[in-house]
Amino acid sequence: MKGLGELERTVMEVCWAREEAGVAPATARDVSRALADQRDLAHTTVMTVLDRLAKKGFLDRERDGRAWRYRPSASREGYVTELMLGALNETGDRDAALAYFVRSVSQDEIDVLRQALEEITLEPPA
Amino acid sequence: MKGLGELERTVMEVCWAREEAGVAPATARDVSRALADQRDLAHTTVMTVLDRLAKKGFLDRERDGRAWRYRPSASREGYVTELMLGALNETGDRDAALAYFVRSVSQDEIDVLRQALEEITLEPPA
DNA sequence: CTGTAGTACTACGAGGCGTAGTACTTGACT
DNA sequence: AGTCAAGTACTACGCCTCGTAGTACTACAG
Repeated sequence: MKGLGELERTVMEVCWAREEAGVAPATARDVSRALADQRDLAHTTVMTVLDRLAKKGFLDRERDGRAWRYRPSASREGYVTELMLGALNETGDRDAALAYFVRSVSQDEIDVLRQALEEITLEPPA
Repeated sequence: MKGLGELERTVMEVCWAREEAGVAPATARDVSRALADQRDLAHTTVMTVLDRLAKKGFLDRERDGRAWRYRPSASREGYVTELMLGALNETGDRDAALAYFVRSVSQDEIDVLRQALEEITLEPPA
Protein backbone atom coordinates (compact mmCIF):
# COMPACT_ATOMS: atom_id res chain seq x y z
CA MET A 1 0.00 0.00 0.00
CA LYS A 2 1.06 3.48 -0.78
CA GLY A 3 1.22 6.22 1.79
CA LEU A 4 -0.77 9.36 1.22
CA GLY A 5 0.40 12.88 0.61
CA GLU A 6 0.16 15.62 3.18
CA LEU A 7 -3.06 17.16 1.94
CA GLU A 8 -4.58 13.80 1.25
CA ARG A 9 -3.99 12.76 4.82
CA THR A 10 -5.45 16.01 6.10
CA VAL A 11 -8.59 15.36 4.12
CA MET A 12 -8.78 11.81 5.38
CA GLU A 13 -8.53 13.20 8.90
CA VAL A 14 -11.66 15.24 8.32
CA CYS A 15 -13.53 12.25 6.96
CA TRP A 16 -12.42 10.01 9.80
CA ALA A 17 -13.32 12.61 12.38
CA ARG A 18 -16.82 12.88 10.99
CA GLU A 19 -17.26 9.16 10.97
CA GLU A 20 -16.01 8.83 14.52
CA ALA A 21 -18.38 11.61 15.53
CA GLY A 22 -21.23 9.65 14.01
CA VAL A 23 -22.16 12.45 11.62
CA ALA A 24 -23.17 11.90 8.02
CA PRO A 25 -20.25 11.35 5.62
CA ALA A 26 -18.70 14.57 4.38
CA THR A 27 -19.46 16.32 1.13
CA ALA A 28 -16.76 18.28 -0.65
CA ARG A 29 -18.31 21.42 0.80
CA ASP A 30 -18.10 20.00 4.30
CA VAL A 31 -14.43 19.22 3.91
CA SER A 32 -13.80 22.60 2.36
CA ARG A 33 -15.41 24.33 5.32
CA ALA A 34 -13.63 22.15 7.83
CA LEU A 35 -10.27 23.09 6.35
CA ALA A 36 -11.08 26.74 5.79
CA ASP A 37 -9.49 27.94 9.01
CA GLN A 38 -6.29 25.90 8.67
CA ARG A 39 -5.59 26.15 5.00
CA ASP A 40 -6.55 28.38 2.17
CA LEU A 41 -7.61 26.03 -0.55
CA ALA A 42 -9.75 26.46 -3.62
CA HIS A 43 -12.90 24.45 -3.37
CA THR A 44 -11.98 22.56 -6.50
CA THR A 45 -8.71 21.51 -4.92
CA VAL A 46 -10.61 19.77 -2.17
CA MET A 47 -12.82 18.13 -4.77
CA THR A 48 -9.84 16.89 -6.71
CA VAL A 49 -8.29 15.39 -3.62
CA LEU A 50 -11.53 13.70 -2.59
CA ASP A 51 -11.87 12.35 -6.06
CA ARG A 52 -8.36 10.93 -6.04
CA LEU A 53 -8.84 9.38 -2.63
CA ALA A 54 -12.01 7.70 -3.86
CA LYS A 55 -10.24 6.42 -6.96
CA LYS A 56 -7.48 5.04 -4.78
CA GLY A 57 -10.00 3.25 -2.63
CA PHE A 58 -9.49 5.20 0.56
CA LEU A 59 -12.94 6.73 0.37
CA ASP A 60 -16.25 5.33 -0.82
CA ARG A 61 -18.70 7.78 -2.22
CA GLU A 62 -22.43 7.78 -2.62
CA ARG A 63 -24.83 10.29 -4.07
CA ASP A 64 -26.80 12.65 -1.93
CA GLY A 65 -28.86 14.74 -4.30
CA ARG A 66 -26.39 16.30 -6.67
CA ALA A 67 -23.54 16.01 -4.23
CA TRP A 68 -21.31 13.12 -3.27
CA ARG A 69 -20.79 12.01 0.27
CA TYR A 70 -17.41 10.51 1.04
CA ARG A 71 -16.98 7.86 3.68
CA PRO A 72 -13.64 6.35 4.71
CA SER A 73 -13.41 2.81 3.44
CA ALA A 74 -11.30 1.84 6.44
CA SER A 75 -10.86 3.16 9.93
CA ARG A 76 -7.87 5.25 10.84
CA GLU A 77 -6.51 2.26 12.72
CA GLY A 78 -7.15 0.03 9.75
CA TYR A 79 -5.22 2.37 7.54
CA VAL A 80 -2.27 2.56 9.90
CA THR A 81 -2.30 -1.17 10.27
CA GLU A 82 -2.16 -1.62 6.53
CA LEU A 83 0.80 0.69 6.38
CA MET A 84 2.53 -1.27 9.09
CA LEU A 85 1.82 -4.59 7.41
CA GLY A 86 3.08 -3.10 4.18
CA ALA A 87 6.32 -2.19 5.91
CA LEU A 88 6.53 -5.67 7.32
CA ASN A 89 6.18 -7.09 3.84
CA GLU A 90 9.24 -5.28 2.69
CA THR A 91 11.41 -7.71 4.51
CA GLY A 92 11.97 -11.39 4.04
CA ASP A 93 12.06 -12.16 7.71
CA ARG A 94 8.85 -10.81 9.19
CA ASP A 95 9.46 -12.43 12.53
CA ALA A 96 12.82 -10.80 13.00
CA ALA A 97 11.36 -7.46 12.02
CA LEU A 98 8.48 -7.84 14.43
CA ALA A 99 10.80 -8.75 17.25
CA TYR A 100 12.96 -5.76 16.47
CA PHE A 101 9.92 -3.56 16.33
CA VAL A 102 8.74 -4.62 19.75
CA ARG A 103 12.11 -3.66 21.17
CA SER A 104 11.83 -0.24 19.66
CA VAL A 105 8.59 1.05 21.05
CA SER A 106 8.23 2.86 24.34
CA GLN A 107 7.44 1.17 27.60
CA ASP A 108 3.89 2.51 27.49
CA GLU A 109 3.38 1.02 24.12
CA ILE A 110 4.80 -2.27 25.26
CA ASP A 111 2.07 -2.31 27.85
CA VAL A 112 -0.50 -1.59 25.18
CA LEU A 113 0.82 -4.47 23.12
CA ARG A 114 0.78 -6.77 26.09
CA GLN A 115 -2.75 -5.77 26.91
CA ALA A 116 -3.92 -6.26 23.35
CA LEU A 117 -2.35 -9.69 23.22
CA GLU A 118 -4.01 -10.64 26.44
CA GLU A 119 -7.40 -9.64 25.14
CA ILE A 120 -6.91 -11.67 22.05
CA THR A 121 -6.18 -14.70 24.14
CA LEU A 122 -9.38 -14.30 26.10
CA GLU A 123 -11.53 -13.78 23.07
CA PRO A 124 -12.64 -16.70 20.99
CA PRO A 125 -10.48 -16.71 17.89
CA ALA A 126 -12.36 -15.59 14.80
CA MET B 1 10.49 8.45 7.02
CA LYS B 2 10.10 7.93 3.33
CA GLY B 3 9.79 4.57 1.73
CA LEU B 4 12.17 3.60 -1.02
CA GLY B 5 11.56 2.89 -4.66
CA GLU B 6 11.68 -0.53 -6.19
CA LEU B 7 15.23 -0.37 -7.47
CA GLU B 8 16.41 1.38 -4.35
CA ARG B 9 15.09 -1.43 -2.23
CA THR B 10 16.68 -4.01 -4.46
CA VAL B 11 20.02 -2.31 -4.03
CA MET B 12 19.54 -2.12 -0.28
CA GLU B 13 18.85 -5.85 -0.32
CA VAL B 14 22.25 -6.47 -1.83
CA CYS B 15 23.94 -4.30 0.76
CA TRP B 16 22.08 -5.89 3.63
CA ALA B 17 22.81 -9.37 2.34
CA ARG B 18 26.51 -8.62 2.22
CA GLU B 19 26.47 -7.22 5.68
CA GLU B 20 24.60 -10.20 7.05
CA ALA B 21 27.06 -12.47 5.29
CA GLY B 22 29.87 -10.67 7.05
CA VAL B 23 31.56 -9.68 3.79
CA ALA B 24 33.10 -6.26 3.17
CA PRO B 25 30.63 -3.52 2.30
CA ALA B 26 29.73 -3.44 -1.36
CA THR B 27 31.26 -1.24 -4.01
CA ALA B 28 29.22 -0.04 -6.95
CA ARG B 29 30.84 -2.77 -8.99
CA ASP B 30 29.83 -5.40 -6.48
CA VAL B 31 26.22 -4.30 -6.58
CA SER B 32 26.31 -4.11 -10.35
CA ARG B 33 27.55 -7.66 -10.57
CA ALA B 34 25.10 -8.92 -7.99
CA LEU B 35 22.20 -7.53 -10.00
CA ALA B 36 23.55 -8.51 -13.38
CA ASP B 37 21.56 -11.72 -13.63
CA GLN B 38 18.25 -10.27 -12.46
CA ARG B 39 18.25 -6.92 -14.15
CA ASP B 40 19.99 -5.30 -17.02
CA LEU B 41 21.24 -2.03 -15.66
CA ALA B 42 23.91 0.38 -16.75
CA HIS B 43 26.69 0.54 -14.24
CA THR B 44 26.12 4.25 -13.80
CA THR B 45 22.52 3.59 -12.89
CA VAL B 46 23.66 1.52 -9.95
CA MET B 47 26.08 4.25 -8.98
CA THR B 48 23.37 6.86 -9.08
CA VAL B 49 21.11 4.79 -6.88
CA LEU B 50 23.88 4.11 -4.38
CA ASP B 51 24.66 7.79 -4.31
CA ARG B 52 21.06 8.73 -3.67
CA LEU B 53 20.71 6.14 -0.94
CA ALA B 54 23.81 7.55 0.72
CA LYS B 55 22.47 11.10 0.45
CA LYS B 56 19.21 9.94 1.99
CA GLY B 57 21.08 8.37 4.86
CA PHE B 58 20.28 4.75 4.15
CA LEU B 59 23.87 3.94 3.31
CA ASP B 60 27.12 5.19 4.75
CA ARG B 61 30.08 5.22 2.45
CA GLU B 62 33.77 5.14 2.98
CA ARG B 63 36.69 5.19 0.60
CA ASP B 64 38.52 2.07 -0.41
CA GLY B 65 41.22 3.15 -2.80
CA ARG B 66 39.46 5.02 -5.52
CA ALA B 67 36.19 3.27 -4.92
CA TRP B 68 33.48 3.79 -2.34
CA ARG B 69 32.20 1.05 -0.16
CA TYR B 70 28.58 1.33 0.90
CA ARG B 71 27.35 -0.01 4.20
CA PRO B 72 23.72 0.04 5.33
CA SER B 73 23.29 2.59 8.08
CA ALA B 74 20.59 0.48 9.67
CA SER B 75 19.72 -3.18 9.64
CA ARG B 76 16.90 -4.45 7.53
CA GLU B 77 14.88 -4.85 10.71
CA GLY B 78 15.75 -1.35 11.79
CA TYR B 79 14.54 0.01 8.49
CA VAL B 80 11.28 -1.88 8.67
CA THR B 81 10.80 -0.75 12.23
CA GLU B 82 11.27 2.84 11.24
CA LEU B 83 8.67 2.43 8.54
CA MET B 84 6.28 0.94 11.03
CA LEU B 85 6.87 3.68 13.56
CA GLY B 86 6.39 6.20 10.79
CA ALA B 87 3.02 4.65 10.04
CA LEU B 88 2.15 4.74 13.70
CA ASN B 89 2.95 8.41 13.78
CA GLU B 90 0.37 9.12 11.16
CA THR B 91 -2.35 8.67 13.68
CA GLY B 92 -3.28 10.59 16.76
CA ASP B 93 -4.10 7.54 18.79
CA ARG B 94 -1.06 5.30 18.67
CA ASP B 95 -2.45 2.97 21.28
CA ALA B 96 -5.62 2.30 19.35
CA ALA B 97 -3.63 1.73 16.21
CA LEU B 98 -1.27 -0.66 17.97
CA ALA B 99 -4.14 -2.62 19.43
CA TYR B 100 -5.77 -2.82 16.01
CA PHE B 101 -2.50 -3.92 14.50
CA VAL B 102 -2.09 -6.75 16.94
CA ARG B 103 -5.52 -8.03 16.01
CA SER B 104 -4.59 -8.02 12.35
CA VAL B 105 -1.50 -10.16 12.27
CA SER B 106 -1.54 -13.92 11.88
CA GLN B 107 -1.53 -16.34 14.77
CA ASP B 108 2.11 -17.17 14.14
CA GLU B 109 3.03 -13.57 14.35
CA ILE B 110 1.05 -13.15 17.52
CA ASP B 111 3.26 -15.81 18.99
CA VAL B 112 6.33 -13.97 17.80
CA LEU B 113 5.07 -10.81 19.44
CA ARG B 114 4.32 -12.62 22.65
CA GLN B 115 7.74 -14.18 22.65
CA ALA B 116 9.45 -10.88 22.00
CA LEU B 117 7.55 -9.22 24.82
CA GLU B 118 8.51 -11.99 27.14
CA GLU B 119 12.16 -11.61 26.33
CA ILE B 120 12.02 -7.92 26.96
CA THR B 121 10.58 -8.55 30.36
CA LEU B 122 13.40 -10.87 31.28
CA GLU B 123 16.15 -8.60 30.07
CA PRO B 124 17.36 -5.74 32.19
CA PRO B 125 15.75 -2.61 30.74
CA ALA B 126 18.22 -0.46 28.85
C1' DC C 1 51.22 6.10 -22.78
C1' DT C 2 47.08 4.09 -23.36
C1' DG C 3 43.30 1.23 -21.48
C1' DT C 4 40.25 0.25 -17.74
C1' DA C 5 37.89 1.08 -13.70
C1' DG C 6 36.32 4.45 -11.08
C1' DT C 7 34.06 8.95 -9.93
C1' DA C 8 31.31 13.32 -10.53
C1' DC C 9 27.94 15.72 -12.81
C1' DT C 10 24.01 16.29 -15.69
C1' DA C 11 19.76 14.83 -17.81
C1' DC C 12 15.32 13.14 -19.13
C1' DG C 13 10.77 10.93 -18.88
C1' DA C 14 7.06 9.04 -16.07
C1' DG C 15 4.13 9.30 -12.21
C1' DG C 16 2.36 11.27 -7.79
C1' DC C 17 0.56 15.17 -5.52
C1' DG C 18 -0.64 20.00 -4.41
C1' DT C 19 -3.09 23.29 -6.56
C1' DA C 20 -6.56 25.34 -9.34
C1' DG C 21 -9.27 27.05 -13.50
C1' DT C 22 -13.12 26.40 -16.81
C1' DA C 23 -17.20 24.66 -18.51
C1' DC C 24 -21.45 22.41 -17.99
C1' DT C 25 -25.82 21.14 -15.10
C1' DT C 26 -29.51 21.67 -12.02
C1' DG C 27 -32.35 23.27 -8.42
C1' DA C 28 -34.08 27.53 -6.19
C1' DC C 29 -35.60 32.11 -5.77
C1' DT C 30 -37.38 36.40 -7.50
C1' DA D 1 -38.89 32.81 -17.25
C1' DG D 2 -34.34 34.28 -16.00
C1' DT D 3 -30.55 34.44 -13.13
C1' DC D 4 -27.73 32.81 -9.15
C1' DA D 5 -25.53 29.35 -6.31
C1' DA D 6 -23.85 24.98 -5.70
C1' DG D 7 -22.34 21.08 -7.60
C1' DT D 8 -19.76 18.15 -10.88
C1' DA D 9 -16.42 16.73 -14.59
C1' DC D 10 -12.45 17.53 -17.01
C1' DT D 11 -8.05 19.50 -17.82
C1' DA D 12 -3.78 21.51 -16.51
C1' DC D 13 0.60 22.79 -14.56
C1' DG D 14 4.68 22.77 -11.70
C1' DC D 15 7.50 20.27 -8.40
C1' DC D 16 9.56 16.29 -6.67
C1' DT D 17 10.97 11.42 -6.72
C1' DC D 18 12.77 7.58 -9.03
C1' DG D 19 14.38 4.64 -12.83
C1' DT D 20 17.56 5.06 -16.17
C1' DA D 21 21.68 6.50 -18.35
C1' DG D 22 25.28 9.38 -20.91
C1' DT D 23 29.52 12.19 -20.76
C1' DA D 24 33.58 13.91 -19.03
C1' DC D 25 37.36 13.70 -16.06
C1' DT D 26 41.02 10.95 -13.08
C1' DA D 27 44.20 7.59 -11.71
C1' DC D 28 46.42 3.14 -11.52
C1' DA D 29 48.39 -0.83 -14.40
C1' DG D 30 50.73 -2.93 -18.00
